[in-house]
Amino acid sequence: MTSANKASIPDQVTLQRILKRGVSEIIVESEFVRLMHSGTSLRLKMGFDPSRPDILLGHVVGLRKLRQLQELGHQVILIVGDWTAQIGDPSGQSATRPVLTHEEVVDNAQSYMEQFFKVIDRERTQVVWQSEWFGKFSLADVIRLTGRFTIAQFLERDDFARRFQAHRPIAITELLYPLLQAYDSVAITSDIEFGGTDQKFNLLVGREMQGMMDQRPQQCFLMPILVGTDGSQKMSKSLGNYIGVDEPPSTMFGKVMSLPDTLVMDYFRYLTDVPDVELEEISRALDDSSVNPMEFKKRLAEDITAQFHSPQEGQNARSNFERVVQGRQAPTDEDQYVQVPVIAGTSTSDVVRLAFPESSRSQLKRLISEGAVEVDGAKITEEIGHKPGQTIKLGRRRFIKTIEAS
RNA sequence: GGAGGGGUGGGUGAGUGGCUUAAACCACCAGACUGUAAAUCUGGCGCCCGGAAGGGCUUCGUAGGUUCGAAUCCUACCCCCUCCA
Repeated sequence: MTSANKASIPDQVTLQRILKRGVSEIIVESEFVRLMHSGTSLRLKMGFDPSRPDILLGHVVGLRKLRQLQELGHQVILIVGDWTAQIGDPSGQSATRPVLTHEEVVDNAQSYMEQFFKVIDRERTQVVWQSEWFGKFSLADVIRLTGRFTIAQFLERDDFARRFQAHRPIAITELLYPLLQAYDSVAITSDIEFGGTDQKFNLLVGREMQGMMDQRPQQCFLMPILVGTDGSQKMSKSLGNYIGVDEPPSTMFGKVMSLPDTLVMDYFRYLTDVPDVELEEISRALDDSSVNPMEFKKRLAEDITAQFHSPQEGQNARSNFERVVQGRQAPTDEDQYVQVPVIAGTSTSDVVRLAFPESSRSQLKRLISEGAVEVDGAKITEEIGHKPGQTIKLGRRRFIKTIEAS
């Protein structure tokens, strides 16, 4: 491993930004700083679980960190967790997961990477699969791995401790998860591993295991947990409080706007490059209510949308929001509409069902009686017959355009 | 091997024969307000027929059964968890 790769040494300002902004804890910080000054290219470990291929803003907090370090010349090693995916992350509630076929894993990895490289520099990334080393593992290897750790050590982890005390189940395989993840660090000779604060235990096991295998223990870079759009829980897909990197601009923008005002600062800090001085100004303005928080949220929403799409689309999303949500006008953007072919007289419920197959007629009736359905700008009070060329508005943000049936 | 607890709507979780399409809370949807998809307030929140009034069907792990009537009782089965050893 005498990689001749060099990395540049960050100046004081850059270093501070790396150390402080969007970081919860660095173990060991002094060691990390020393490595930064060494001028060698470091191996940054990042793993992902191919059973969850979507990248959410919560993950982006860490990815941005990786990116910053890449800019200095460090190397990202992305691990496809095709083995650990079968176990399930213990920090989740349920232990069991459907086992994915190899094909599904490949597909998921593919779609993960498409999103991954929206933030990460592809040129300075190496992709490896867990099966490259675990595929060769024998039972003897597994026993050797497990033999080095004790239950007591694992009960240190607060997730396990809590469940144990509450007499709630802990699957044996869950205990294996941190071990496999830790061995990954050995397999790729990781210098630094990244994860949310809820990953702390797993990352520390990695450190420890590397030490046991006579490697230099990795440094652990812990990111704060991003609270989701509900304003109270960790952003996650299953809770539905997420914003995905892959979502269309208007959705992304809108979801940011739906954040509780209290979360705005966190998002600015963790997910944008808005300079610290400006952040302070924003924070102050929010505190003394001198500016409508909406204004900052729009800026945030545009910034984020621009990052994952383009500055132009960020702007479009903003004007779309102002027009559609604030102005209650029909959107100008064609792809905000679901197109439905009709013949003269097609009923409202048929049209809606074609546009949104999961909706029911009962739902539509409720919407109508709530005054939430408009046809060409006029509220309707009962179902009507439609013809091509009409615009139907369902609630605040669903639009249908009827077209000629071919 | 022994003892015990439990499976209810998207989630948490109440309900132990009719008042139950099933409390409450969360999430979600809509309306009002605020020129925020924030907050707040109000309402809604199984499906189908009907313009409406109303009607029908379906739902509490699965399958049967008892009963005029069952999420609630009985039987069998499946699944989950805890404790002791």
